[in-house]
Amino acid sequence: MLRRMTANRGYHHGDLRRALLAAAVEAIGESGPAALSLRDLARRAGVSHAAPAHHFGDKAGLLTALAVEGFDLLAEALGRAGDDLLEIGVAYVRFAVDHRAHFEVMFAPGLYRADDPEVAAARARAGAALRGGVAARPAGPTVEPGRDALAAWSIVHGFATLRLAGALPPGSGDNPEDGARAVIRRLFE
Amino acid sequence: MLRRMTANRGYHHGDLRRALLAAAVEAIGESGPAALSLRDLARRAGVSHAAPAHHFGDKAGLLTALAVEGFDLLAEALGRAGDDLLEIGVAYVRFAVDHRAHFEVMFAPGLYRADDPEVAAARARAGAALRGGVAARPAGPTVEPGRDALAAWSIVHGFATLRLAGALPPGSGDNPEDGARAVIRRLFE
DNA sequence: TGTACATCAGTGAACGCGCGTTCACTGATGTAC
DNA sequence: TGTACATCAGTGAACGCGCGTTCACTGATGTAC
Repeated sequence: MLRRMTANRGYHHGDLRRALLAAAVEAIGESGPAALSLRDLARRAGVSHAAPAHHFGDKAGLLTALAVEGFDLLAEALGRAGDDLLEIGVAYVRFAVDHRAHFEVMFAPGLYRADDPEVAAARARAGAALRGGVAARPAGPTVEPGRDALAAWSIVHGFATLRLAGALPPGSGDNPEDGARAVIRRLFE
Repeated sequence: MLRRMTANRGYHHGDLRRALLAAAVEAIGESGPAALSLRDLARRAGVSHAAPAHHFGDKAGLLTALAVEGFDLLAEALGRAGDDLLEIGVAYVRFAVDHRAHFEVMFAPGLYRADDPEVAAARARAGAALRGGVAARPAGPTVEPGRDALAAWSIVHGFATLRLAGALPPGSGDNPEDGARAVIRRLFE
């Protein structure tokens, strides 16, 4: 398997599927998910323009695969943050900044097959990781888990989205983690 | 002027600029801002395909005009909500839902000329309306206007964005105003 | 009040481009015997 | 160990389409006199 991935300069690419997903991340970083074209990805991967259809069928198929990958990466990142809701929120924002292409695709459901079962499963894993942090908080008189989870999700998602859009006032967005920490603390102090 | 807008079935359209912006709102509602084409707008407005360039030059020009209109509409909507931060937040979410096309364009700065002076001015008006609500709150020991404004903006922007993406759990998104109200209350109680 | 003229908005034909899709093909790989 | 064959990944030429852009044009409007 490893030999197939390194010695891949023949007629067969070796791991074209992965190469195309990586090319898509690159292309989306430059022009956004909507401007993606399969021919451009083929060019980036050094492969004939008809090759991508072999693996993904069409653009929605490729973006669906990217969304699955994204939700899995997010679930993993949130899981690594442990049980501390503050750290989970910071991890969410960090994910959005570090995996901008995935993040943009994940929340543009018109561009991929959002009802795909693999997508639904990966999304559920990420959702569970987020809700887990809320459930782990010390209970108090005003705690309502559903609303608290939605408030936490909204505030980190909004902060991340505004930052990606370049809409944050200068200064507050320099270090996204510090900004996120301050804003999330405001929600839970 | 009113005559020009009603009796417009001649060679000259009468108010093509406005008609094109309205067509753009319609088209964006169907396929998103990135998929917009000037030829499609011309078709919708019943005009030759080269006409839009006369008014906006190119797609970025048209989206810039739409962003200006959007920030102005937002400033107006927030202004109407008065000094109550809760109501301002609800108005923000309502604006995003009711003017989805404008909202999507406004926060996709790669698609238009975000540094255009008219855009900057309109954006500043909307920002002032939002910050005004934070400043009007009763002062307390933990109040930091800058951070509080950013937290408030993040939470309403995130809630609105998640709702537009269809990402909210079923039930919580049925009535966006109620959902927004609950989440914002959580931030300020 | 009427005429001449400048200005402006919109036309329609033409162009080149990048795209997705199709299809017969060929080279590489793995498996059966 | 060697050979035959099936399967699969990627090729490259061809197609039709919608797009943005250009440009000489024409119809409508407003203004000067």
